[in-house]
Amino acid sequence: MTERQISQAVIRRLPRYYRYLGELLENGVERISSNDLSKKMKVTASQIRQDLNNFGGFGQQGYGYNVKYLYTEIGKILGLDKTHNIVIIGAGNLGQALANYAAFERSGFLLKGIFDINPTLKGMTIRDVPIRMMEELPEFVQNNDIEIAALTIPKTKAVEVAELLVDNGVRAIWNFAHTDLNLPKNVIVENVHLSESLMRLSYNVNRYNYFNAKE
Amino acid sequence: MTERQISQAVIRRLPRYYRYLGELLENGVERISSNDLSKKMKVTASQIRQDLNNFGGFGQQGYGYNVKYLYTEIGKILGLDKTHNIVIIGAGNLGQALANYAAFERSGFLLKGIFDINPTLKGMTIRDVPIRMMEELPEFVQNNDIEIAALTIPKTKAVEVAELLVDNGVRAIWNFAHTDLNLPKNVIVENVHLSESLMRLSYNVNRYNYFNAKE
DNA sequence: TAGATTGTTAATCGATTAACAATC
DNA sequence: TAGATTGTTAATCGATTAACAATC
Repeated sequence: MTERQISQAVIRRLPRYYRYLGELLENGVERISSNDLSKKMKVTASQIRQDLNNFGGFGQQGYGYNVKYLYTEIGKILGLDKTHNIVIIGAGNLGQALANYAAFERSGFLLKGIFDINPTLKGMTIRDVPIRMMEELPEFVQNNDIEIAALTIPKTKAVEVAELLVDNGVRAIWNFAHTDLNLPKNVIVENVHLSESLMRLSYNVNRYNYFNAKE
Repeated sequence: MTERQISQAVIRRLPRYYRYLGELLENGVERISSNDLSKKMKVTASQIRQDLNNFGGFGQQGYGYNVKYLYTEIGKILGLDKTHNIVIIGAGNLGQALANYAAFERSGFLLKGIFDINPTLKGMTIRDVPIRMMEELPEFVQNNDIEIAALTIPKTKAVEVAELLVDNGVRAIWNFAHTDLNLPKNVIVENVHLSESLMRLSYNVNRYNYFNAKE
């Protein structure tokens, strides 16, 4: 089938729909209309219907959407019905925090390995996953069907390590390093630049000041 | 002065400009044209000029932009020329990782306190900042001119704690909890929903599969 | 001065919202 | 059937890109 091109704006919103539907499900809500959901989520009902219809007609006129069905379908769209093997590169504070975050497993992201260059970490385990040395990385990635790598290492090494990962078959990089990775188009890069997030926050706190200071 | 309304799309890009300009500065580059910068950053030169001109005419015809000047100005726009007192609520893995991340201090974000409900953490320090109990929070926030709070606690408590923070004068919440905070409009909320980020990555890895499975 | 490059207006493109016919 | 609500088309809005006069 020829793939329709879904805009990244829509994809940004999908996990949030998924979260709200999950909560409705937990609360035993069986059906919901785009209008009711729009009030909860503070987006327009029109946007909800447009977004969902990119993927199919999940609702029913006069009824709305079945919460459980829609939740499941969005889960499938997001690939959460499958498992994804993941490694973490960099066992510093952030890498360890991610490794300890057990909730990812529930969504099908299975932590298979943690890697670092620091020999004092060798053999240490986090949630039963041992920290390995970087020398083992290429073979490990090849032999364990690793799809996703979380990159929590300093930017100086990030580009080089990302290329190594891709060369050994990793298809997606969850990039926490403060740098852009210029990888082939078929490799997915999802950036989490915490410092940039904090700067946006700072901008919004400060926005009046700058203009006022100019007068 | 009446504040011009700058779109969030522009603000999203500012920290990235700042990062590239910082690198140019480190490399001793003195001036750069929008065209050269556009090639490095993979955005259009037109967008760069439009974005910057929201804030002022920082360039010079026939010359381009002075790297150091532009870097400094964007820093001011982002509020990085001032210090911001910050507290972290939740001394779990992620909270500790953020606390240990010293690079924020260089951008003017000063960690003043870490709070948790777990009494076994009481008195522990991270980078000389003691972990305090939640009971002390209101008074501490009021007396220490705390502007920003990073919220790294489970979603069940997040809404309630966010309101407590705002009631005691916090102006911005860096929200890592997996929930939306519905706070007054004058409070800045910057969300970092890691699980949603990972789902977007997963979508992009999987995007072909869903459509193909339907045939 | 001639060349380069900005600042800014105009054109295009894409995303959001509104409207409503289809239909459960 | 009548009422509700979707799916989808059309209208609007906003963001991006192109073009070029202004000017260093």
